[in-house]
Amino acid sequence: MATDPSPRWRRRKEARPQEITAAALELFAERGFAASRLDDVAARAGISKGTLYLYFPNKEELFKAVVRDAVVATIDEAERLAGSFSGGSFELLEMVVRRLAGRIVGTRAGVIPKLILAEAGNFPELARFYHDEVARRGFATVAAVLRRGIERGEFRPVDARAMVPVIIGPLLLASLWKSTFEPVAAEPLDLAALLDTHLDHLRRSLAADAPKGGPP
Amino acid sequence: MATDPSPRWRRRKEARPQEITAAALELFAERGFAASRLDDVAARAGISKGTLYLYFPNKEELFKAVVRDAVVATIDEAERLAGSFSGGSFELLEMVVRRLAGRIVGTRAGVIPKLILAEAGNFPELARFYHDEVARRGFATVAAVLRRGIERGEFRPVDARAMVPVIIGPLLLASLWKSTFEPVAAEPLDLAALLDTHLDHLRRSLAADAPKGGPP
Amino acid sequence: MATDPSPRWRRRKEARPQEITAAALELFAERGFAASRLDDVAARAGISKGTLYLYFPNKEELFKAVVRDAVVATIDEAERLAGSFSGGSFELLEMVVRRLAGRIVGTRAGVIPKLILAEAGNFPELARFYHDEVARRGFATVAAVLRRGIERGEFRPVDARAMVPVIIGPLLLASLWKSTFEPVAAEPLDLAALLDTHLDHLRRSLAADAPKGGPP
Amino acid sequence: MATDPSPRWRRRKEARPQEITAAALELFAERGFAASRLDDVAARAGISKGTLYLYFPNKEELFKAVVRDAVVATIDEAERLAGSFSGGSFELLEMVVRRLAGRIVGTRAGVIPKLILAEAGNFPELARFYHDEVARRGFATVAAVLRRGIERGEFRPVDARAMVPVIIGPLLLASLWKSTFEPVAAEPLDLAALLDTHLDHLRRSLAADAPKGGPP
DNA sequence: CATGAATGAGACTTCATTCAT
DNA sequence: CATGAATGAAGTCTCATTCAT
Repeated sequence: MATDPSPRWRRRKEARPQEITAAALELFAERGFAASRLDDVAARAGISKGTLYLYFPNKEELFKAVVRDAVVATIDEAERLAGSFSGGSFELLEMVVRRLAGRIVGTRAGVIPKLILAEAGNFPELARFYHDEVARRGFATVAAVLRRGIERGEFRPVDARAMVPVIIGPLLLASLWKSTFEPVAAEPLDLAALLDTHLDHLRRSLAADAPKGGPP
Repeated sequence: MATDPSPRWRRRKEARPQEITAAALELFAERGFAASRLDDVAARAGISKGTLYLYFPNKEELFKAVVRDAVVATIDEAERLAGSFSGGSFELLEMVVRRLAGRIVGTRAGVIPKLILAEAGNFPELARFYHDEVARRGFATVAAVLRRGIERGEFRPVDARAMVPVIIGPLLLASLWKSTFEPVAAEPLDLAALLDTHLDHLRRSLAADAPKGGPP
Repeated sequence: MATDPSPRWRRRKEARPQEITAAALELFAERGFAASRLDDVAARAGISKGTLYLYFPNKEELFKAVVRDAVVATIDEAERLAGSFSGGSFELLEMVVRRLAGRIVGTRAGVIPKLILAEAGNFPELARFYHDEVARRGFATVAAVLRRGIERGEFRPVDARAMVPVIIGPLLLASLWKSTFEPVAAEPLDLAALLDTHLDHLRRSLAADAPKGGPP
Repeated sequence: MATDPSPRWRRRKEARPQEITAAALELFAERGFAASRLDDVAARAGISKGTLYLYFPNKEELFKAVVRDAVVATIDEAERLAGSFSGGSFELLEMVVRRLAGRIVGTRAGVIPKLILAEAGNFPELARFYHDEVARRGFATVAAVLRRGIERGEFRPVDARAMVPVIIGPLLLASLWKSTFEPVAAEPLDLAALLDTHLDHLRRSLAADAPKGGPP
């Protein structure tokens, strides 16, 4: 510590990659991957174009780093949360859903799914990475919550695997709608009402004692 | 008749535009708009690069034509169907959902939403068109079905506007999952189970006499 | 006459080449040779693009035909006029100058010199043709008028060869100015005043008894 | 020092634009603007195609820069010269004419007028620029010289405005002739004789005491 | 470490020319 | 004769990547 001659510089150096991926994430969110020029990424990160290449070997690797940076923390946290919760299963489900909604809509990382969708065809390896590390783990986490509720008698027996997309789909739609249509003048989607409605819907349907809704 | 003596340009001028948009749709679906080269579109359509420009003034207009061709018929049909149905509201809702699922997953036009999402930032005008002519109309149609059910006493009172994304979201997720992850080796998503689960879930929750499932 | 089944068609056929060169001349005048598309030439001539090639083997030959059509008559006439005139030499000179001015400014063929200048580098053969058939013959005609005046004692002895550009230069400048700058809002050049001044200038200077003006 | 170890991009950024405009001027002079390929401009400037675009946003702007570079200095100098001269008006006029002739014929910038003429239809903005900054200012300068001579009693009263094209026209013709016809084998135009004849002609005609030329 | 000038492959687009009808 | 759909070479311009400083 005493011998370090320039501590500010050192910290700067280590912070660089994340400054760059943050800048890249902004641009990718606005224009998509292909239409984002590295010139602009560099400018937004406050560095020169050449410096980019000191940290990332090419545009594709930068893309992967952007995704990793934005996503890994979130999914780790979600798994930890679900694993350590000790309350009622519906409270747990609601917490997971609301937290996921908050991530998707409230943070810049919300555009990541959109980027993945858009570029999966061109970067299969990235699509696989995202599937394995994010999508599948996220789905598994929600499925685990459902199974926990069933085992504890809080939820009726339900096909957990098939139910997961039903739970996550509306959140995904909200995220995509917001980033796609709201910039072009569409009326905003009311996320709070959507969440309330979605959770109410789930509560009614999953309740262990819910009668089969059909006709008499 | 036995052997066509002049294969060169026997095809009528009128057929060409759709041959081209069909070829373009395939390519855009595989690689996205930006990464699709007009050379390849032309090759897949069986024409030369220059011929493209006899029918579409530039790449962007071709994109718009692809979207219009693939989408307009579908949405018209859905509106007609919903307007003329005379049976029970849940049967109508199920029909709409299953038909939408069939479109999204079973036909090539299923990638259109993905394309729109990916390029909305670069083509705001197209995003607006899709929002106005497809997304909003589709949402309105589903909302109308819900209101019909409520009015007829078949569904409990529900916030129709907020419920629509809950109904459509899972279908969108299924579509995106299939086109994004299945090509990279992910296990296939079981659409039939998803639909059954989704519809069962809706039936239970929407039933007019369903008790509020919450805790005591 | 009786046996000719379609006399209008026949006349049409023979008129075609000139209809085409006329249309081409208009376009070349507006945009220059390189920027004029054969599509537009055909459209302005009221024919299809393919038909152009029935009359001219390629764009360059069309260009040559345009020049020939527009120019040959004029130069023939000028030579005849100068050769057959029997009045005073200054009247002859004035007549030649005014007639040349009329051609250059008053008719569409006035842009020909400009076209030649612009494209000489790309079509040396055409430049040579124009030089041989138009420029040199025109210059020779004016020089002959000057020599006639000198021989008849009407003009002082003057280097006829060197004097010709002095006579023609102002007319050329007027022509180029009008076609170049007047379309972009420049104040119009007063051609009548220019001609009067130019001819007055020539009259004073060429007069056989004019004293040498300068100081010793 | 003996052998330069790094020939790659030693040249300073500041020198580049002029190296490029110089190369472009050469090519434009040879082939005209439309027929000059940027590849060739780059090659002649000793750089790559892409480097062009670091300095000029497109071909048209390069063209404008070529014109500005070649022309602005000249016209400034001419105005200064005419404004500060203190000798006889005819000497001043002769100096202006000879200097203009030297520019037009002796330097590469002599092709600029030809380029402007050729492309005015396609680049009206450039035509206006040249008109405002070069043609009109040049004409005004010559007119001022004439008015100076008239005011000082050295020239007869003459319509200065109408006289200017009479003075400049022959120089323009000489310039265009040389660049247009001499490369295609025409006999060279004798510029020295032309200038002597032109100036002698002007001296005789403008002299204050010159009698009105013709005999009764 | 950092820079930014330079590169060149490759994209979109134009248009003179051809040729089956 | 006339058409106009089709072609493909060639042009302008972009941008990820390199490398001398």
